[in-house]
Amino acid sequence: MNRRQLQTLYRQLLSHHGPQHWWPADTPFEVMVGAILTQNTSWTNVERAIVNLKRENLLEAGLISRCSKADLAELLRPSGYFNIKADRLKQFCDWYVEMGGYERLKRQSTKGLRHRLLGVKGIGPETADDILLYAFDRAVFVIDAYTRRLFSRLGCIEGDEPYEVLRLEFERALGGNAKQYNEYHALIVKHGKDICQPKPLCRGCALNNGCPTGKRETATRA
DNA sequence: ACCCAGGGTCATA
DNA sequence: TATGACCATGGG
Repeated sequence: MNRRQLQTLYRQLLSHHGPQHWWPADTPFEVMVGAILTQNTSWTNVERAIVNLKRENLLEAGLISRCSKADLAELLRPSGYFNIKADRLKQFCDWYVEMGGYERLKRQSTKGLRHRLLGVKGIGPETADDILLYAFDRAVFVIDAYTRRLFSRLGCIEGDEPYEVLRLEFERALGGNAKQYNEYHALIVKHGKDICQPKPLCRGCALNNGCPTGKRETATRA
């Protein structure tokens, strides 16, 4: 993992696209809700669900906690996986209220808070780190599918390393600058697709955007 | 008609 | 530890 290459790419992304002002939300709690709803889901779909929650004045942990699962699921429908997400969001809100809310949670150490977040069913490492970075302003580098893809195509990593391995590797290479983590992840998510396509490319065109032949690595069965 | 999206859980081997 | 099935809507 090349530290210079990492910093250079950051400067280039930032100078080309400018600050992203993430996370797109009005309050820390809205960040957390969005982090759960956006699991494997495009942000435009998440926005519709959040609009629904706002319309019902439900964007508050105690209210979601008391809302029936069926009613909540209806509001979450446009974000996909709505039954699962209704469960996850409710469980998260139960926990959030139990823990005493934002001001109380804010006092916890990053390590402790991360551990507690991961203890909530439905909160995995990426969602936890989104919350830590964007709702609690903690210096935690978020590893997502774009990050794996981009940096494996750059030859910096394999791409299939365990989450924690990559997170620590990136954090060590970058230093503990929360502001930079914030901007870097936002840039990767927002513009990662411009630099590298989702589909693996055929052998021979390692880094590029589209395979000229349109062939995919897995396209040659038979 | 596909593929994809700002993942996570659970069962299986 | 490491795969695979599953969850579900909306856009390209």
